[in-house]
Amino acid sequence: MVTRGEVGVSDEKRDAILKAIDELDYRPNAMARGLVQRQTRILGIMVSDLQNPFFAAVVSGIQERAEERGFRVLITTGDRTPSVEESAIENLLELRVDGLILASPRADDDVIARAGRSVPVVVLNRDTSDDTSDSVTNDNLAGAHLAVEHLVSFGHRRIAFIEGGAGAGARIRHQGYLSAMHDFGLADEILTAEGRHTEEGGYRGAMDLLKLRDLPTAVFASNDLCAIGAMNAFEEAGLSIPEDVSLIGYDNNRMAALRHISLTTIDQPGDDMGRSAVDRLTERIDEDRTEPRHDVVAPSLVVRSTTGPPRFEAKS
Amino acid sequence: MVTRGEVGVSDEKRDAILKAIDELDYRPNAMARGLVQRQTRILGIMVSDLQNPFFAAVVSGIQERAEERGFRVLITTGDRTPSVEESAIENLLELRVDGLILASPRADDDVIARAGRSVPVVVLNRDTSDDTSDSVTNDNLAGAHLAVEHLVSFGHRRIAFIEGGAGAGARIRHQGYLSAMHDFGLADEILTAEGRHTEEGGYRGAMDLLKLRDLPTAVFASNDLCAIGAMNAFEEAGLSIPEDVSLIGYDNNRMAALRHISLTTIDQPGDDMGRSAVDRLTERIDEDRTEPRHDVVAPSLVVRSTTGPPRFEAKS
DNA sequence: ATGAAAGCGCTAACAT
DNA sequence: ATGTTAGCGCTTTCAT
Repeated sequence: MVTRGEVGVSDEKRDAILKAIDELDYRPNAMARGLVQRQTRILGIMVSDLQNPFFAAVVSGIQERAEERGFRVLITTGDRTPSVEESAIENLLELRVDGLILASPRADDDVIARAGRSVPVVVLNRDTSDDTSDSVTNDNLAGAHLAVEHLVSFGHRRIAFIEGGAGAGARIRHQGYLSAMHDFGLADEILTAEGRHTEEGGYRGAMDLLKLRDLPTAVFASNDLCAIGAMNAFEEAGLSIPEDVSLIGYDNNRMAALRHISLTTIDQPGDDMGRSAVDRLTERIDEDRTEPRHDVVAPSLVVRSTTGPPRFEAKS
Repeated sequence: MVTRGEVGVSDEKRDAILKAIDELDYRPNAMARGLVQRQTRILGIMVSDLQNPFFAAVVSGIQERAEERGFRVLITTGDRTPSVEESAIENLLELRVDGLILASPRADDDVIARAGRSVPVVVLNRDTSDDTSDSVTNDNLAGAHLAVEHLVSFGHRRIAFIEGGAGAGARIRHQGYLSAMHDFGLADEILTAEGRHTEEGGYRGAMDLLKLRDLPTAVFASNDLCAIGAMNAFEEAGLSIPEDVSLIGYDNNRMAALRHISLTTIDQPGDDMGRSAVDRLTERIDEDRTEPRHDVVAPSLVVRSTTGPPRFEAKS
């Protein structure tokens, strides 16, 4: 075929064919090819929530690596709704993608397991790891530890946590906070406020903290959106950040980086995670690995303007 | 076939088949079906920049309406790069999507025209409308007019514009600013600063304005990101918003709505635009319309906290 | 080197 | 109501 290998054809003929292709707007039919080859060289991505800027980074990492590995990428979204997610996954599977990446899926475990029976699947950023599919997560435990450590290094002792409800990684980040507080000998200072992974959730959590007689000198919020909500609550209450209260988030999303917000946070390397996910998939597709792998990527501290020493030196 | 109509089959047999389907993880092959039916009932979306939160709204509108109309949606991204966009479009076309939505494409006109020869195409949010494909845009002229009008209603006269470089809609918004200033008899007050549709671009534009002896009392930035950058510059210079200078953006993206930023802006209804795009496509696919249509959706003013009256009453 | 034929998994048309 | 057959646009195999 001229359109691919193009060997052993005279220049004259090739030119004629290429010309015809151009004039007729000919384009190979990927479905016909996929049917006979029994593979599509397409990776399917189901993103639970396109609104979350974190996933933009994940997708861009996926794209980049997939291209290197000779795959195309098709994206569907699940609208944060299990049933929509399920049909988005089904959609991709009926198209016979060669592999599936599920980014923060909220779908049931058995939906994922079922998909895994048809095609290699890697689950990104989901706490519950059913052992059958590969997974890529960030080390929420270590990240939470980093956050607490950073605050402790400034001399903070009374460090509160605003938790993230059912959000991805929220439970483990809370665990990380608790264990870090223990590790630093601050078990008595542990203080958790209820929250969610939204601006509103952070606002409410901070409001609860503001009711306390003895305010914490630092607050670790379960994600950036939540931290931004808390920031608003504190500033409305007349507190200065970081002078009166230090604040740290988690994710390092675009908003955290806005100069106007400039939130100290824990970076979750979405693009790296996306690249890893593609690697796991191609290992199964092109190198037939079969034992499941569970990748954990390291988070890192990004210091910006919302953390500093407590107003009064911690005495002893 | 049992998997679709399922008429005239005994319950017993149907159950047996359904059971077998379940056990074998059978799933219809969309490629085989597409091959024979010569249509896929899939709409392809090429989004130039997934990082921009505006597109999340567009995609969600597309999804919703597509579902109503009986279509599935597949997304690819172009990474703000013409060549990547082109291959993303090609990818979708080889899969034989029934229609194509291009969101803010930066690809060449002839690439778009070429795609339009194979399949219905609607172009979203692009200034240059080649007349062959359908388009959906927001009325940037009217939106810019709204912005100026809002500032004028507070008594502002000296209203500057920070422009948006090559960003989508930037040119027309500038035109809208100019003509609105004329309409309100403020032609002498026209003042344009160079900028871009990024935070950095807005920051620089505002810095240029700050060099002036006679500062404008209000600033209209070509988009929200740009406005946020300007906000930073003004506050760093010790100015209060809106007391010293009022600020209005364009887009109404998620960041503008953050309580901490609370930017007055012009709302561009991304979800409506997505829905319209699907409607235009299905008209061509299912009702074979052929004359091109160019939809223009109305923007609206969203008043938040960055605009107010000028510090001194405008003296006549 | 080039041509011919079979078949991928489906649907549609026709026959029973 | 059920079964049979042809063919969608490709790739692969086998023959020339």
